[in-house]
Amino acid sequence: MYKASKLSRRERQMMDIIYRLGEASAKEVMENLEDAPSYSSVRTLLRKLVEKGHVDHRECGLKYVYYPLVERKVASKFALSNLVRTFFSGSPLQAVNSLLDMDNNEISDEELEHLQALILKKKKENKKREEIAAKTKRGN
Amino acid sequence: MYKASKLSRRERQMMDIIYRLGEASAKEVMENLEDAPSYSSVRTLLRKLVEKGHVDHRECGLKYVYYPLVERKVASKFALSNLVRTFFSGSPLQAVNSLLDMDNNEISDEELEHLQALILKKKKENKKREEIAAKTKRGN
DNA sequence: AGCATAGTGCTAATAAATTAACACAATCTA
DNA sequence: TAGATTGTGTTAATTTATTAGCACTATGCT
Repeated sequence: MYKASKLSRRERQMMDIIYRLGEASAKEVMENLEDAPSYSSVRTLLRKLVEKGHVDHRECGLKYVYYPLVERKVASKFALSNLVRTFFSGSPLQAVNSLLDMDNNEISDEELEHLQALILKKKKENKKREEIAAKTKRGN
Repeated sequence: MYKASKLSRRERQMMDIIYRLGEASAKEVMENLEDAPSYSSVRTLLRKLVEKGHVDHRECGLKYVYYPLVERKVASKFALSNLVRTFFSGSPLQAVNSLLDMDNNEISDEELEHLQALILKKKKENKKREEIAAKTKRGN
């Protein structure tokens, strides 16, 4: 499984780039690396990521394009979960709070309403769960 | 500034532990490390983190207790912002979505209401901003 | 065809990270 | 007080990560 804590510094940087771009050629990875080393070095590291099973590559015309073996959605859950544990005492809600605070100006009314809808949904789910719990109790 | 991408694998693992615990002795760090190396090694790495300016230590009774030099709140913003960029196309809202989905069962009604209040606050802020923008326009 | 360009595979040197050993100090405890 | 325990500082060995060099292939262009 994808575990950032098992990756070396460069490997993690490169994985981040590949996740951000979805998929990337050696050249693209290199262009996106801070303090990028030589093209040759980047390729060597990519090969290592393949060996370790973090990414795979397919031919795309002449060149190789690398993509993650653990899909972004899954990897993002792991990353979020770790971050929440490290910085928010394991409380997703605190993280949400921080996110909403983050860029005050960039959350539009439309997005806020979308969020409200989501919360209502959650509330309904809670209610349903309660009902089921109550029924089960009576059943016993 | 605290930049996870500049840290080596172990250094990052240790910083995570220190952030999670708030502060920690060498022993505590060691106990929390996966595949922990010897106590001696852990201390060497902690010294390195001090040299690099990521943590400092104070005496606490006999032993040293290490604490981060960039406070948790600030570091968490950076971490979140990176994660959002890497996995959520830079959209905090998508990240919020994922967080709310994360542990379906653990978000209580109370917390949801707290969140609703937060959203209302954001909406008000948006409105105020709009009004100010409108006024400014008329002014010109 | 001949050359430039952009890619690859393999290999080796170098730098950095990681690990651990050893010597010593302070406290606790029997 | 002697020995166990828990801590520290310094240093060195080892392993891993990082970097880059060189030879080769395929394509595009003149």
